[in-house]
Amino acid sequence: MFENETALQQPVASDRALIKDVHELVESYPRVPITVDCVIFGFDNNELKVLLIRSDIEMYHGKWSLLGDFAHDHEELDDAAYRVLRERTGMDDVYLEQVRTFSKPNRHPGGRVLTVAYCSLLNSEHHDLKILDNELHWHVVKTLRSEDVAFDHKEILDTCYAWLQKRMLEHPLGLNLLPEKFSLRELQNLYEAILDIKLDRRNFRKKFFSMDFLIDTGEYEDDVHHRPGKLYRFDFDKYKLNKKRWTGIEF
Amino acid sequence: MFENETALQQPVASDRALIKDVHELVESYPRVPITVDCVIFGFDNNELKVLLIRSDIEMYHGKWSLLGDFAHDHEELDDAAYRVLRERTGMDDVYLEQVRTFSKPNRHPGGRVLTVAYCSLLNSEHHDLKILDNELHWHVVKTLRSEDVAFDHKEILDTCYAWLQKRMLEHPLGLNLLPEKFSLRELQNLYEAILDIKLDRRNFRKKFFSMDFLIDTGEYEDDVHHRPGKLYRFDFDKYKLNKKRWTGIEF
DNA sequence: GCCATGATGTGTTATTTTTACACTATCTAC
DNA sequence: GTAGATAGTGTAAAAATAACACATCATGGC
Repeated sequence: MFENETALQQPVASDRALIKDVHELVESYPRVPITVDCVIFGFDNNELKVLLIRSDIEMYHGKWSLLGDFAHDHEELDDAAYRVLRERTGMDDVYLEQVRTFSKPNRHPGGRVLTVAYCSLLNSEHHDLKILDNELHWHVVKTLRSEDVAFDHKEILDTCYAWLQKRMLEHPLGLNLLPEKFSLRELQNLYEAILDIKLDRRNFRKKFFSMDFLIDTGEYEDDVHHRPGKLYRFDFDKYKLNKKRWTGIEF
Repeated sequence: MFENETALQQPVASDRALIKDVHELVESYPRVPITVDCVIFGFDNNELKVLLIRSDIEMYHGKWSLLGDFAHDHEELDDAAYRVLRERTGMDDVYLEQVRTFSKPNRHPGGRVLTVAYCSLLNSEHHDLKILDNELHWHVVKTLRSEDVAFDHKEILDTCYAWLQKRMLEHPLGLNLLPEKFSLRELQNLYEAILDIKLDRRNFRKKFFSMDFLIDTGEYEDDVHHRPGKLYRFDFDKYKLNKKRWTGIEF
């Protein structure tokens, strides 16, 4: 059904001219400014939050933006995203993943600008750093409205939030939102808040223990006004070795 | 734990200068040429294939490229990807999805070029179009080697293939690779080839019938040298209505 | 026409996974 | 020491998955 099956690696028999000067080729094409935008999620007070900065653009006065920057010359975009995180939070040991590129021609009022969205997860130990000045603010994701943010950043945020929800079902990356030691209640609160569902406590515990990557630290919560729960730590090596796949949480 | 909780929508109390001229801002930043690259998958002869074109760049003489092009001014990248497909195949009713942006600074020998990879699925009815000249060739995905292709296109292909494998487990998009009417054997062959696993025939049929979006056309295969199987059609509306999620194929 | 070949089509059972559900233990606050 | 709140635990039903074998039907060769 497919034609031309056997043509692999035959000599070129073409009337096209071969391009000798690739630099000239690249020079001849249109160029676009590129930004990276980091959707930095945090979890606190049983709510998923996103770190936004006051827009410094006059027409977006009073609105908030994702943390982003133009990509430097010859800078890989992953590096640019890490740079933004480092500049804003002082941290570079954070979870970061590329999510999607946004390219609507009119998404930026100053002309065409492409942006590549990155999703990043900070835990509350990172929050304790003095990264917050008057320009930065943790916003509750669920209540943030389109009118509150600049550009198409609500759309980007929504895309990243949907990405996070889906990704949480196949990979325990949500643990990056918790401190190193955490209780099972904190873990369950995290899943319930992000997935926006109610989970059964016994089944939740059973499922996580069966996956066998929670290490009992022997310690207990001490900042809590009721019976303290055990604190666990996530064993990343055990997780990687575990052939049992993360089948999704659907209690 | 998070500071600054209540600052939402308060007046800006900042010493930053507000940016008035967004055009000037955008003008001041570095620009990068952008391409889209389409990873066009087809399925034939029980093998997953990818459509490649002979490179017209002298230093890649004899190598193959993904079908791509520079993005036009003010062209959304999805549109650019559809344009590439239309120009190459004459089709625009095909499955297309953005997969990932590739940005290694040296990925293009002519200087920095970003590329946004799109994954596209053509079925054998599209293949029958006379889209194939001497420049185009369907390559078997499993046997394609890095040395056969130009740029970082093997890496892009690998990423898209992994994306396809994963996506097939959560969405029946693989049906886009089959003609409108298909037999269950063809469907199973598709899944076995793409996921690179062996499936139990009875369980496979049971699973698909239970999902209740295959319509019996009443027709039978007629191009086959054995007992012909029934032909089915995919009911996309029923699929969308079906609350039963696509739980993955793991027979 | 008959037979060999090869793919179609079909059910049941065991196993595993998921879901639903309630009580006691322990710590804090008062 | 008592009230309040969360920690911690097991079992049984239901659903999904996995393993498995044989009769049917069209073709192709004789």
